[in-house]
Amino acid sequence: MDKKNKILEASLELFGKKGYFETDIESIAKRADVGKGTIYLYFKNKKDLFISTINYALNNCNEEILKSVEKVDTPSLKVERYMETFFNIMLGNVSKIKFFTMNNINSNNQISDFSKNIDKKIVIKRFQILKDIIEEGIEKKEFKDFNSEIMTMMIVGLIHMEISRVIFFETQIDQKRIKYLKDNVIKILSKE
Amino acid sequence: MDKKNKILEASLELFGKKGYFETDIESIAKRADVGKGTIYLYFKNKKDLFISTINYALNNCNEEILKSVEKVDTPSLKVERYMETFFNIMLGNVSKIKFFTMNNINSNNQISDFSKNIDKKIVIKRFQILKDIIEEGIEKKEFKDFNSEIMTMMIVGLIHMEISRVIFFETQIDQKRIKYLKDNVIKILSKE
Amino acid sequence: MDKKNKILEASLELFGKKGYFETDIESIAKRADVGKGTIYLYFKNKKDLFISTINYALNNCNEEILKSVEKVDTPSLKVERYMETFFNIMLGNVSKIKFFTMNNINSNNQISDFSKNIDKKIVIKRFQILKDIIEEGIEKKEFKDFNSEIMTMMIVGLIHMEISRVIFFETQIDQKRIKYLKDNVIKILSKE
Amino acid sequence: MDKKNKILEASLELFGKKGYFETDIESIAKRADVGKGTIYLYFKNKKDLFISTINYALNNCNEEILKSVEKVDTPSLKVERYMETFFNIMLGNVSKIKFFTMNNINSNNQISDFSKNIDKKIVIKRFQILKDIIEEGIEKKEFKDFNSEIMTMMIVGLIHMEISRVIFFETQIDQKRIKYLKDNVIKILSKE
DNA sequence: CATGAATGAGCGTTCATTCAT
DNA sequence: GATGAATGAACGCTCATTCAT
Repeated sequence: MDKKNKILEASLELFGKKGYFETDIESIAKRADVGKGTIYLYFKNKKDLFISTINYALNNCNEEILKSVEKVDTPSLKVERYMETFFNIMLGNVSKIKFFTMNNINSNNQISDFSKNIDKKIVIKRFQILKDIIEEGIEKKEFKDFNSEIMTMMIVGLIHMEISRVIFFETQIDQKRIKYLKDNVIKILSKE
Repeated sequence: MDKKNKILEASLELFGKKGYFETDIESIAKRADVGKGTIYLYFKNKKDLFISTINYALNNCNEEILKSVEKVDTPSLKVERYMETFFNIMLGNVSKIKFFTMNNINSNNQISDFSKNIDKKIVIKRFQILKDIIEEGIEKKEFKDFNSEIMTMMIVGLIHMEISRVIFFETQIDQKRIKYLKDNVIKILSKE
Repeated sequence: MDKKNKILEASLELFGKKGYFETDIESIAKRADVGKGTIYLYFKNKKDLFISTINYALNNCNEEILKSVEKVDTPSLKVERYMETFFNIMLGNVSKIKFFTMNNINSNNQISDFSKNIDKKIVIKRFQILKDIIEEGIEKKEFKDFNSEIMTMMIVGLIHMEISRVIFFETQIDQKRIKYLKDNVIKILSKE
Repeated sequence: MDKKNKILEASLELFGKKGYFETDIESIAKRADVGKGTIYLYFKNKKDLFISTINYALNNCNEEILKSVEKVDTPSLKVERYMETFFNIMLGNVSKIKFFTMNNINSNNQISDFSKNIDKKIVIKRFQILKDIIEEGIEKKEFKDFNSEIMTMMIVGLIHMEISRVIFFETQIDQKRIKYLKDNVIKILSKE
């Protein structure tokens, strides 16, 4: 792995675990096993590194989700896979949780600064994947004819709420709970 | 207004606008028109002030929502009022937006520290208000028999997604958009 | 006891225990059971209070020593009483220790400021009491004909060294140790 | 001179002149001609710097005294050299005075904290040098058979008293005064 | 390319002092 | 006289960024 990627992986872990402001460059350098100055060879400054890290993480996640949903056929199964993969990425890699809630971004007066630099296409893509599935389900008469945009936002919103709940109440999210969430979403979506 | 409340209002505005780490005590003091030292007469330290501010904001919001939904009769209208009030609080007071997304809380490695001190009852209350409405609607056969917990999380999640969208894409949220969201939620909930 | 004396007693205890800079006006006010503002009715500022406290303490000490040495007849017994009383004041009132070592005074760039205001006569008096005793002993041929000024400084110096030793090494000073010190001083002073 | 030593020298001067609490890190940095942050590369915090400075100063002083007493032969001359060097270090370097009186240490409620960290061996060494000389003098029948521990404390105590006197009364200490003190001490010590 | 020693702006917090009651 | 709420100057320490090697 080249130095740039080592830095991104270290950033992902540390920004994810401790947030933007409580992560310092020195600890990223140490974790990535490079010199502090080296980071500034690949990234303009801390903010640039942060944004790059988010894009890197979101991209990885989208790819994983896409690969997962492609393995099944029906829209229902695809929705289940979408939710499942989303949760599992988080279960397996706590450090990534934060990036999917946009928390770090907002807790900053340079919202627009950050927003301008985060690749909007990647975020949109994450929604689009689910929206496409839902529209396919509606077309195939497998899902009720709900507004697909709204339904997408509600499902992604549900996932975010669940993550917030887990963090906030310090509970656990297990496979049983994931199944419970999936089943109810499918029930809401499905005709009959 | 006494000094303590002036400080809380200033904190609400600044923490809301700029987040925990980029808001400094001095600017809160200036905005509240009190001395920097005065803040420390009423709050133990910055974190204590932050947590107090969140509790203060969430409480205010819950009260406003409750008052609003009590004015109408049917569950459908109540859901609409809930969403509407939620959005309007934010439209009218951008500074409060952040607190409802828990963003500030998470962007910190002391998540549990903060979480422990935020009055969980207030957060739960916000969900409970909507859950009660939905269960009333189901009982009265006005709403479909969906899982009320999941449906609550999905609707609150939808609101959060919309707020994130507005912040992230720097768009506007107007009454037309709010109506669009409400109508679609009601359509999803309603029998027939 | 009037308020001024209550404040002086509280100051003596706290300045003695914690030193000038780590003692705050608020805690003195609390200990003296008066309002913080009240202190400023009787003393111009913190420094003035400190100096007044030192003078108060040194005066008390001189009086106690004088009373004690007057009770015995021979110079040897008087020297013993001087040393003994000095140590016992400290044993019985740890808080006073500091003032006799001038420590607090020196740890300040306003040495001269402080020095100018501490009643030099009181400090001189403390030495003079012992010097008079030694000169009496020499005159009465009880003591060797050493320089009385030097011998006085050496004995007071010995006491200070012992106090420093006790504080620094956190040991105890007991009656046996005091007897040991006295006996050796008398041996040094005495003819035969 | 490397940065660490430049910082120690600046600390020695400023802590010595103004005491622990009235010396601020910024002024040490300025005097040492380094950045404020640089100090924290070499010392954990202000207290650590202070303790390191004391140990540094005491060590230097011990070495200077040792070198000086070794140049002469008889115990009497060695005692004179000890006193002389002690005073001259202070005459030539006012800033060091304070450290030899332990003043700074005591003016703090964290006495034990500080005491624990100051190298006791260095302080003991300073006494031991003189005690060894006195015992040598006694053995060689040059000095009276006084208790060497007490005599050591009295002579070091005398030096401290003289220093305190100089600081307190803002007088001068000149070679004539030093000779006067030495002569009288030798007279007290000597047989015949 | 890579490093890490050096920097100094910036911030949370304390506390002596004031003054309206 | 007596009070204590209010103030803001001052200081220890952190950390993003630079630059000589």
